[in-house]
Amino acid sequence: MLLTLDLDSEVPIYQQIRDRIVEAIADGALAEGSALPSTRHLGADLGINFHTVNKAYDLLRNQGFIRINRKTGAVVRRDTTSGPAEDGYADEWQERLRTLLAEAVVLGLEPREVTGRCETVLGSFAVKSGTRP
Amino acid sequence: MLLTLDLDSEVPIYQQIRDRIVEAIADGALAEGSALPSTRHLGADLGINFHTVNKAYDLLRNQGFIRINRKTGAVVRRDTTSGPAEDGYADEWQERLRTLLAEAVVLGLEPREVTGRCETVLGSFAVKSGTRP
Amino acid sequence: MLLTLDLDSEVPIYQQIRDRIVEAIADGALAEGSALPSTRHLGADLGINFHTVNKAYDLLRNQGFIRINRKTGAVVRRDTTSGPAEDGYADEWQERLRTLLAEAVVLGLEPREVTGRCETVLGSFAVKSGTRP
Amino acid sequence: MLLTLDLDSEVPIYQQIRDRIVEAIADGALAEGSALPSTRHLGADLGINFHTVNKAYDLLRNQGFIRINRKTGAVVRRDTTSGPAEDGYADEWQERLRTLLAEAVVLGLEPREVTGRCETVLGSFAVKSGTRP
DNA sequence: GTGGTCTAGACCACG
DNA sequence: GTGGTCTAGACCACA
Repeated sequence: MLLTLDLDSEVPIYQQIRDRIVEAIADGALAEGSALPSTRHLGADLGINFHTVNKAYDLLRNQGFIRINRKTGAVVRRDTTSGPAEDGYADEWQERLRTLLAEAVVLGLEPREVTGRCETVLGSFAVKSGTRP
Repeated sequence: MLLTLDLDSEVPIYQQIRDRIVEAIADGALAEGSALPSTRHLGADLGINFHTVNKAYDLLRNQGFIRINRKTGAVVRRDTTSGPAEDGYADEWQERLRTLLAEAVVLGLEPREVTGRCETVLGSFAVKSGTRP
Repeated sequence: MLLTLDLDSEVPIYQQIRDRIVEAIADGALAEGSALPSTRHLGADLGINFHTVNKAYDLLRNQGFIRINRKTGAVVRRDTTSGPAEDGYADEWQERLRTLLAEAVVLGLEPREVTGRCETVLGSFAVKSGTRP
Repeated sequence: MLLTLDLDSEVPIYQQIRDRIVEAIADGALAEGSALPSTRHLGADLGINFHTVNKAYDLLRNQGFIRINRKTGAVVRRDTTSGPAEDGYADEWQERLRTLLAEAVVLGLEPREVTGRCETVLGSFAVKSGTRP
């Protein structure tokens, strides 16, 4: 199974699909050029309406993660080797990171534990080892 | 101004209020015991309905960040010095961190940049430096 | 009718709804997985605003009794077979019990009557008979 | 100190005062005829407004626990030896008991634990040992 | 069709 | 003056 969903989560299903696929790309399970299942197929697999899958794929396309083509279906467009981020993206992303880290330190996680967990997560990804040319 | 909102964001207003307050606690602008503005007052300041502020405060209370008292209003209950996190919290939190970091590395941020930004953010917080006694 | 309310009571309506639903779960009328009426529907049935029902459901969710799902609405999450209580819950609960029992014995109920009524109430619930495996 | 309050509780202060005094009567710390502190005195002791104490005493009088006299102040009117309850009281009380017990069994307390805790609490009260004539 | 968000205004409880 | 409750209605997100 490509994905596992929590239908009772307050996170919308389409968002969960998006999140799991982004994570699958990050950890190397889906490399650039990989084909994603068809929306109808994945919807059937997950027991949800294919329109919901459609919305997730739309979101992934708008965010630059995949390419959608009527003939070939959805294909991974970026992975961790695909080149640098767009201008301004990192700063916008850091704002969200700031919110997430703030919650953790206020609720009692030590800074060293926070950085440790960041490194653990990064280590689980299939990231390139050196700098890009 | 305590808070700045983006009324056009798809993030709900009450969630933005919650996020900004958590960040303010993390960076030391709001220490344990600090009083928050009254819901009606803050609502007026921000140009929004006080019920929306109420919902944000309710959320903060349910998540353990503040306590609410009829006489004194809302008061910060936790800050970065308030003690360790609840069991299981860190693991649940790491799942959300994983999603956020995955997005960054796929969209082209180098791992070293990711960890650098984590440390930058943590450094901006008023975190305790050593282990707690 | 699922619920009967006393609109003249000083107990808030949303609290009454919460109490009646918890009781319905306890006595087996609502088993784990049962669907609750939609907020708008129940509000119409009871002649109250759906926001009030919403607040009751929110409370039930925060206390772990139900889960709420956009598609399926509110569903019972715990019943008497769902497993042991959280650490510390029983002691906090006993404080409330103490207050209630104190009132009864001072106002003239015999201890044997108090225990008898406790057992009567427990007997009316659909409680598991032995220890859990 | 006669009472300990939790100023951050969502239970109103006047209600907490009422509850603690009822418990003190139940466990024998306050026997019938005992004088309660003056409202101003108790308010000063607790660091709260004496009007709040006044409201608690009013409630206790309306519920039959104390007698208030301009000259002698507030005096305990009932204790566990004062005779049987009013007609209908026990049934109304049982409704509240039912709500409280329902919560416990749904949240995972075993029936035997519930009855055990009831008996523990009753055992802590200074209750008469036999039947009344 | 479901719940979620936001606005708005009234009245009450608390201290 | 503070938060809490309840009502009311509009619009949106989700599935």
